[in-house]
Amino acid sequence: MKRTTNQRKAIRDVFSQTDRPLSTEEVHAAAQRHLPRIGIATVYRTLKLLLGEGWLTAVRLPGEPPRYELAGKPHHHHFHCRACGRVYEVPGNAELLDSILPAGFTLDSHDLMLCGRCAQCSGRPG
Amino acid sequence: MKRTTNQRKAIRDVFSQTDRPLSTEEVHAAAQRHLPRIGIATVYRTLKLLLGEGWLTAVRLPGEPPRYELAGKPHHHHFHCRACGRVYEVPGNAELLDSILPAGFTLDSHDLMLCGRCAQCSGRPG
DNA sequence: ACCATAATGATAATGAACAGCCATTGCCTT
DNA sequence: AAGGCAATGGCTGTTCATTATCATTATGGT
Repeated sequence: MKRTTNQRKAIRDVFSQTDRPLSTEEVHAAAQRHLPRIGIATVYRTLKLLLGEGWLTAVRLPGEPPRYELAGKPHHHHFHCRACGRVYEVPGNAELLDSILPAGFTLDSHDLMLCGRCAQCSGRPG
Repeated sequence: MKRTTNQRKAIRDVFSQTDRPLSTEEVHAAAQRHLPRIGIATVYRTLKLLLGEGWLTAVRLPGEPPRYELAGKPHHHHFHCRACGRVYEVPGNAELLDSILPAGFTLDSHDLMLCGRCAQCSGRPG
């Protein structure tokens, strides 16, 4: 039987109140602001749970642990800031890639990851 | 002093004779065809060396170890076959993303990863 | 050819992300 | 309100890619 706990509510709230994909650690830190004793194991378990019920989707990026965001959003791409490490959403045109696929290949999905500095970090040194 | 060994020559040959990014294991297997006693540690060391001198570039993909390819190739994207795990090159139109960047963001690089089944695996079950 | 030493290869050690364990907590049905 | 049991939290264990270690091999300047 699935139960509604304060920890799970807190983690759902974190995602409802943000507009960018969050890593496990970011979720943990954000949830701890409301539930200081929440453990990292619970965050891992709850993220897996929310993935399983299709409430979250994973945003996987190379060489880093996955981020998670609310499922069902309109098509968009992601921008990874190499200064602060945060991942942002950017609007996406989805029809760009139909023509470039070699013969015989079957396309399931695609992922466009942009890399640079976000507005907040563009003005800073480093 | 840097020495030219048979192992390093073999690894360079592997990349000169292929047209898709190779994982460490793929490089090891290919090099072993000519040098059966080559160790995986040497492959790791040599890949790092060739990266350092700019002869190779890394192709990083989410949740998997990086692939490597010859540096200096014309702009292209990558296709990851979810059946056989191989990564292929696909021709790239580079001007796809000029318009979609939010104000204040600085773009350093981008990476378009396509995911599906390659020509070889498209006909097979699974 | 000689030999200092760079490079190799087998294996142990590391590091990071995540899962398992288990005593304790607290949700929810009755 | 009470207790069965799902869920939690602190921890250890696992997994996997990669790196360190070290005795041995082999390259290249002399």
